[in-house]
Amino acid sequence: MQRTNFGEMACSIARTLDVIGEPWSPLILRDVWVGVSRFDQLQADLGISRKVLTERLNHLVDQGVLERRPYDKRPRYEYRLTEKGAELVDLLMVMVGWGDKWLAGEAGPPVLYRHHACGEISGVDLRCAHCGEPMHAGDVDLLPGPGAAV
Amino acid sequence: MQRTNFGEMACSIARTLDVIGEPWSPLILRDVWVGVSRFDQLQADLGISRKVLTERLNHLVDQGVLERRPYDKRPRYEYRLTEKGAELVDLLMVMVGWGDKWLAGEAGPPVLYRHHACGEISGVDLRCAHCGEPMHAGDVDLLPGPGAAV
DNA sequence: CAGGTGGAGTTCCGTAAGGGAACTCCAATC
DNA sequence: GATTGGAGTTCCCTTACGGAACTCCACCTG
Repeated sequence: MQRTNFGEMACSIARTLDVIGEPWSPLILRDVWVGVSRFDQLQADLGISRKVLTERLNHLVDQGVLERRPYDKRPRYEYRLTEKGAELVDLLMVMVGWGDKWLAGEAGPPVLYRHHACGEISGVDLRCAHCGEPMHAGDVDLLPGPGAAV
Repeated sequence: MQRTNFGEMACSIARTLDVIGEPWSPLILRDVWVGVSRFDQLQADLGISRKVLTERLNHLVDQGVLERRPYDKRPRYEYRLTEKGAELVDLLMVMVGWGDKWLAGEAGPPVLYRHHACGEISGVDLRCAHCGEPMHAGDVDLLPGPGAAV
């Protein structure tokens, strides 16, 4: 498919897609997040082909999102989220929020989130890191930044 | 590639990926968000093949994320975000936040966001919709919801 | 009014990526 | 010495992407 290389674009969305934009990658992160962390477990849980799973795991490890660590004296490995990877879970939680709202239908959300701080079933909300007010699509102006393309 | 159908899975992440998980789709949404909204503009800006752009636009329209509307008496069309689509921009903003932090490097972020409410250059922050405290990967417990698979 | 223009796709071919099943490798255990 | 089980590899087949050329059609333009 000689797929276009998003990593070279001067766009943080494209660069992020270069790390986790390939098919299955976000689902692999989800599984590792919730504790499905070994090759055969991932393969069985996702129904992904073993070949593609190998490629994705290698790429995620190369990108520093997952780490591969032995869990036995035998050559057995599991995958863990790095700090870089754990922060991608924010992205997953926002996806969940959108999917729950727009796609869950009658049945309601498949998974609920209980927030440690307040103990309530809740979801994420996007706020301005500076003033704490809501921050959504229409609430910002875009300006060229220091890393903008010429 | 007979790609696996994510839409059938009992997971809001997989379902969301079914809508915007294909290659290019998030970048198309980004472009439409910032005002690049016509076929040839999108094709030129992204460098995407026209065939794939057609497929992606049709899918996004089918999913109710974009709408295709004429802008001339001639058969000329542009694509706009629906409300459903505009809420996906939250996802893009979180991607930008992660990419800016982990991938922008020396040059710094390509784009800056000025928040209307406070006028400051800022970014998004994830908060609990219930109590307003930060909500990240380690701050939640997962529980089965009403739409959980049997 | 014949010919040109420009937007919006379609069509076609070559290549690369995903699916899936079978196969390999290797340390422990029976 | 044979078996098991985790962790990948290899191979073939099919589908999807990239890219360029082609079509269609409502207007301009002379």
